[in-house]
Amino acid sequence: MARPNEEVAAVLQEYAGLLAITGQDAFKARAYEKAARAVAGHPADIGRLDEADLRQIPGVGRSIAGKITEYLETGRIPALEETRTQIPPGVRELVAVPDLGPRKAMTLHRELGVSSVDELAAAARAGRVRDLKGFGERTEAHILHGVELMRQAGDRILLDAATGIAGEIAAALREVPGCADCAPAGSLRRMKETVGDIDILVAARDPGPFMEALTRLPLAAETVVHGDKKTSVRTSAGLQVDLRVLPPEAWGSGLLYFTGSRAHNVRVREIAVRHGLKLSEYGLFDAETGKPVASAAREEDLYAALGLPWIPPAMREDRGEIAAALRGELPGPVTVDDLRGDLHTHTDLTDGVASLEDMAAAAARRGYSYWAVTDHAPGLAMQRMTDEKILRQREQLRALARRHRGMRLLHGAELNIDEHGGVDWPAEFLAGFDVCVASVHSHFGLGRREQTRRLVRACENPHVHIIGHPTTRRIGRRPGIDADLDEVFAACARTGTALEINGSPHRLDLRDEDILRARRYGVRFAVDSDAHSTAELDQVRYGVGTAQRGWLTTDDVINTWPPARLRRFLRKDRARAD
DNA sequence: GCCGTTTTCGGCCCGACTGTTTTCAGTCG
Repeated sequence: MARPNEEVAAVLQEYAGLLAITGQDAFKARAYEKAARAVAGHPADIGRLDEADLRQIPGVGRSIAGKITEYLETGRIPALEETRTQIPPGVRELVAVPDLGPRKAMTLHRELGVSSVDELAAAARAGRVRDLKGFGERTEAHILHGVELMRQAGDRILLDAATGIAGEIAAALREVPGCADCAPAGSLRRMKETVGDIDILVAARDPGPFMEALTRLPLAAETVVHGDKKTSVRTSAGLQVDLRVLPPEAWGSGLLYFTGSRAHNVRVREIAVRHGLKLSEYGLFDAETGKPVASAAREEDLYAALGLPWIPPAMREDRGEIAAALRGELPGPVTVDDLRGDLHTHTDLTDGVASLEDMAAAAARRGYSYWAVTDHAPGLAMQRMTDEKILRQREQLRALARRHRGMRLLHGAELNIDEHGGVDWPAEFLAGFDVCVASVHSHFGLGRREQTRRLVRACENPHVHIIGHPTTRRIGRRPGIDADLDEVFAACARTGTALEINGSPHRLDLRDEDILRARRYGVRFAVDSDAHSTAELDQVRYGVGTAQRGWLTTDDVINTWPPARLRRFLRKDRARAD
């Protein structure tokens, strides 16, 4: 059973959203939001905490602790259910449209009866939105554009959500007697940034019990297909889950086939055809006789039978991986185990939910050789950072270092790149940090030349080591800024500035195609979690998946390097001597 | 609704930007 923290956080978040829409005390809504974040990021399983323990979580007081207990015991919160009856479910979805907040969503519902994103799009297209008080033609156009953005992400879900659901299903299916193996395949296994449906593969003699088990899972709201070879269900959120069961001797060929991508499979099958063979999900066969020519139990053996090394799933996109493999030049991509540290994390000094001590301890538990805390700099006004606060944190960190002999504690900051490419602090002050990440958090609408210029200038700053989430896109919410990335890549290579691969599943920035391009310039990368809680340190797995999709090796990724080599890189001017 | 080496009441996450306004509401990071 998964930790209930996420489920409770979602319920609190929903309540916060409803309170905001109903126009109640904004501070109350914010209090629930804060509690939701704290619960999601709380290291302990809240299902094991009593009310007094719950109140120890920052942001959780008497009222919220009571509601959490109520929910854990009965699965319900009457106050929430009461509020739900006032707002149709579709209205809450409206705030997912960029530029639409709770107030406008409520106005649209009250004045036009809009209660879903589809109805909103229809009203905007019909020109009925522009006449509302506080709205206008431009707002109407923004709304349509926002809906379009959401549609582009389509019904696809983010990698972390897909990973969670697939993990839950796989765990349940592994409990079914006769299960020899079970794993997610498809775009999830390839670590694509979003996942359209979930493919699960099982190795077993008798498919029946697995098909049955899938349809009986609590999250299976509806059965779409129920057969011997394949069963599909849909979750209440509309996500389709496909289950295939194959005999154990076809596990490898099944995994290969259902992992895809389709384009990669076509290429592999072409090679088989050239060898007079036929590759399917059931194995590798002689095209003439139909006799199996290789063991199909493992992917490795099938690739080998075709003269290929095993190709990591994240690289199976028909982007030249097969040609590279045939030449013996396929890079061995970076793995989570290769990471020796994390260079972008936050604490509760700014918008994180865990203390410096807890974050350091969690990083140490991951076995890191080094770890950087990089809280927000003063330019992001809402975080209220000051020189005094960051210097006090530095002292705390230095003191804490005595408790972490095996892990080097680096003091850093996440600077804000202003519209001209400047950052928050002057050089003398920046020189006091061990590592500086610089990120864009404002002025998303500048023109291409200005955006390029500010990023290049940030690279040229000798105290900026890493450009954080370089395009600043939010998947399904906001496109990246319009900059000439090639010029930025060249500047990074020239100045010895690393580009971040931000592991937050909402960002995954840089994205895979841009990484492939950037590495040709000789750019180095940092795969970071951007964790705002101890649990989020694990987000590096999605960053690593993205790095693999960009063919990066340990040599490309600075936080796989031993401390001495990293230290040389952080002395920026001498980085190219490496 | 939460929280307290300035407070058990009165603060809380501030400032910029956008579009719709004619002084400001709403949204975002």
